[in-house]
Formats: sequence, C-alpha cells, structure tokens
Amino acid sequence: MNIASHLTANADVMNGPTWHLPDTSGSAALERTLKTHRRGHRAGSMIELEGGKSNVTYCVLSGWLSLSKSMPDGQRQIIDFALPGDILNPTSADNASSTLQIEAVTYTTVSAIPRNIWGSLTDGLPQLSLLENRIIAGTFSRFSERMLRLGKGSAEARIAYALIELYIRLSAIGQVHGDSFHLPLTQQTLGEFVGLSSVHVCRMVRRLSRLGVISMEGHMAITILDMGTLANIAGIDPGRLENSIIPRL
Amino acid sequence: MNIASHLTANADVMNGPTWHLPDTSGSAALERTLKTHRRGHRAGSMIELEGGKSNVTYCVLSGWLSLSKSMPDGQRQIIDFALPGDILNPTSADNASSTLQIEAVTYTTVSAIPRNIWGSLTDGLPQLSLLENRIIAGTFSRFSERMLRLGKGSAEARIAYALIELYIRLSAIGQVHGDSFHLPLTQQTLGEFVGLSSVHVCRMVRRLSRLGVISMEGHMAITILDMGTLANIAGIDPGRLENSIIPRL
DNA sequence: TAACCAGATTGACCCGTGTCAATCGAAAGC
DNA sequence: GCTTTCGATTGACACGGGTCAATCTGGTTA
Repeated sequence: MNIASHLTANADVMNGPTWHLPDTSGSAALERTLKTHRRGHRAGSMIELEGGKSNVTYCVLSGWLSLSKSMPDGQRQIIDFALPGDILNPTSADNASSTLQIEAVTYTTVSAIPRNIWGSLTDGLPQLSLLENRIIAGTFSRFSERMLRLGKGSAEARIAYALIELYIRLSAIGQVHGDSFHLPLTQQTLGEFVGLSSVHVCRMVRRLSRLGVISMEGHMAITILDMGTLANIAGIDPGRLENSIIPRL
Repeated sequence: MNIASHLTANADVMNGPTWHLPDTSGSAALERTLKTHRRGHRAGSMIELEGGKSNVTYCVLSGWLSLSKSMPDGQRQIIDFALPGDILNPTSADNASSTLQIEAVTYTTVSAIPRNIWGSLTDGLPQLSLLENRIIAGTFSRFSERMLRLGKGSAEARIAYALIELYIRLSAIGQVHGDSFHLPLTQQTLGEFVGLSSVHVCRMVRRLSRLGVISMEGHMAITILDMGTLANIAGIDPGRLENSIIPRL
C-alpha cells in the first residue's frame, strides 16, 4: 500500500526539518557550534519556564520537546512538539520574552546557542536561513491545521489528525518504519496536545483500534493500518491528496 | 500587537496609506511599490483561495482580512485576522502553496507585491526585514495564546480573550478610542474565530454585557467597561496583563 | 517473589455547548 | 411607506466530552 499518496494532503506539515543542509560547504562551523553548546535533558525536565526571557536559539538534536502554555488554573495546552532537526526561537524579536514553557518529553539533546552566535552563523550560511524560513513556514502551517481541528474538529478527528501529523513529521526525519512509529506520549500528554481529557483520548484511541484503522503494541508503538480512513476521519480533504514529495532539504 | 512599535499604517484611503518605518531613509522605494500594487477589495470578496499557490506578499493598508481554513464538511475556522500594517506570506517557502483562504471582512486595500520584488525591497531595507521578524514573532505569540483558549478555555474565556486580543491589536494601530473600538464582525464570524456557534457567541456576549464588563452600541461598537474582570475571565495571568495590554508604543 | 505504582481502561453521570426553530430588530431595497 | 432580508436573540432539547471513581495492566523496586 502506498502511504505516500495519502501524505500529500498536508505537504506543508511535512516541512519537517532535518539537519541535512542542501550544500554542506561551510557547515563545519555549524557542526562545531552545535557540538559546543550541546547538552542533555532528562525526560520531564523543564528547559525554559513560561515568562522567562530567553536569548538563545535551540536546535533539537535528539528527543522530543513540548512547548506549552497554561491557563491560570493550571490547565495545560501543548502548543507544539519540537522534534530532532527543529530550531526554536529563530526569529523572536529582541525584546520578546518567551512565553512558552519548554519541557523535555523524552531524554533530549539540544544545542542552546546564544542569539548573537546564531546570528553570525546564519549570516554566513544562506542555507541555514533558508532552513529557518522553511521551519517557520512549516510551523505556521502546522499551527493553522491544528487550530482548525481545535476549533471545528470532533474528538476523533483531533486524535486522527494528531497521529497523522506526527506520522508525517517523524517520517520526514526517518523515524517511521513501515507504517509504525514510536509515540513517546502518555494519553494525558496527548490529551494536552489535542485539547481533550486523558479519559476521552483513551476512548478515541480504542475506537480507532476497534475500527482497524490503527493498532498499538505496548502503549507507545503505533501502526497505521488504514491511512485513507484515518485521513478521512481527520478531516483531511481528499481533494488535496495530490502528488507531492516530502521536502527534504 | 507588537507590530505598531515599528510601523504605523495610516488607513487614510484618500491620501494614501503611509507606513512609518523606524528609519525612513530609503523607504521611498517601498512607498512607491506599495502604491503601485495597491488594490481594493469589497467586503466579502475572496482574495485567495485555499489551495491556490500564491507568490505574492500582501501588505494590508486598510480594512480587515480573515485567514481561514475549512473542514471537508464546510465548517470554517478563522485562523487569524489581518489588520492594517500586517504583512502576509513574508516567509512562505518558495514551493509552499498557500493553504489559507483569504477573504476581505470589510472593504480592504492591500498591496499585492510579487515575491521577487518584495525580496529586493527587504534586501535594501534592513528595517523592513526586522519588521517582518516582529510580525512573525507576534503572529506566533498570537497563535499560541489562541490555541491555549481553543484547547482549554471555556466559551466565555474564548470570547473575552478574542475581545482583548483585538482590543490590543487595534490599540496598537490607533483604532481604539477611549475604551471603545469598532468590531466589524457578525456573531457568526466571531464564532468562526473562537470556535463557537453563533448562537453561543450571542449568549456569551450577552452575559458579558449583563455582567457590566463590556457594552455594545449597535452591534459593532464595543466598549470595554472593566478590563480587569474581562482579562480575568479570559484567563490572562494578571501579572502578564500589564505587559501586554498597558503598553502603548 | 510479592508489593507497588503509574498509566490505561471502563462505566456512570453531569454539564457545557450545538442544533433547531421561532421571533425580533434594524438596515436596505422597491 | 412597505417589504424584504440578514443578523441578533431566546427557548427547548440533544449530545459530545468532562469528571469521578473503580478496576485492570504491565513494569519497577524491595
């Protein structure tokens, strides 16, 4: 079965970043800088607090990060996941304080690069600022699709879409094998991502399993059995299923 | 939101809109380009269809635009409003097709500038790319806050937040007088923005009115009577309220 | 091995929001 | 002036998803 034909629905979501630059010449400085500022974070550890001001650019080397916001009563909404290859904060205005809480979902290695060093890197590496732009465009596209589901999608559609979105992003960085991928999230966390209670996440996941659309081994290994149906449930317009390739830089 | 700090779009249609960049030297070319590509759109007219590929950058000179996405069944979610001074599509990847439907909410004047011309403008005007970055950062921040309300906010909180967000944005471009502003939206449209049915929008607006938090004259002139309570309902952290609302730049 | 614990699962019940439909009000057109 | 029309308003009712609470499961620690 040709999964790729179904992925075309949301090509923009697939602007998944990788660290493969189109032209590697001159990227030695980048490699060196990434290595110098590299550090690891245990799963669950807080990397940046909401409200704190940050003047570094994060490059995710491995693992998952969650970017979240909370209501005053403590209810948390995950705004986005950052996956390997992602760049965070590339364009925040100089005076802007980060209002996002950044947390390691899994063990994560990131390079936290001071803004000015990052700036000089991008100045010297046009491919890098191109990559930045692609990541920004991909982020906006992802946010838009997600807002659509948050505003107008049923619980089932939200779950289905989240699975597809993550499938596509992971696929772009080579972390999908066959039609299976590792989803390092509790149902609680997945719920915070799609705006549902963990209980209802459970109900929806079980329903999708019963329908034979997905299957789960353990509680973190997902296999997509019927991408066509899943996409349909997710509210992905079949008319937009066109041939396009995952943009790999 | 933070757009106005470095740019003011004066929506005087007769004299032509003027954009004030922090350093006006060299902006003559910008002025000329804006004027050359200027065009008007009647309220309700479609500017760009979802799925169409666009290779222009839009500068909003006057009026409101809505950027929206739809589910296959036609349910529409407004992703964002674009107000005077906004720049659309500044960084979309070259191959990226616009997946947003862009529509004029009111009579609108925009400059639709071909991507390559826009590129040469920003190359020559560092202030302009700085402005771009600020707009991107502001959009990102706005989307995050909105996703939080869509995922975790009650209907009342969503309405309250939407009013405050628009109040702040309009305030930044000088379109708030006292505590009143013109809201050129039907309840249906407001509902498509906050993810509620028009009927429930009505209920919430009426409730806020009864509470004495806002008042409406006609159905488009909003006055915020009690910003503290409104912000509280919106789930805005009181400590952060001063940062985002008070500052008139 | 047994106790333990976090997360998944399931059922019962409640409530917020959507839907439907009727009515009202005001602006626009004839 | 009268009619038309679109949007606001309100009530009645249905239902999706939240909440609470009771297991169940698998992995971890003593």
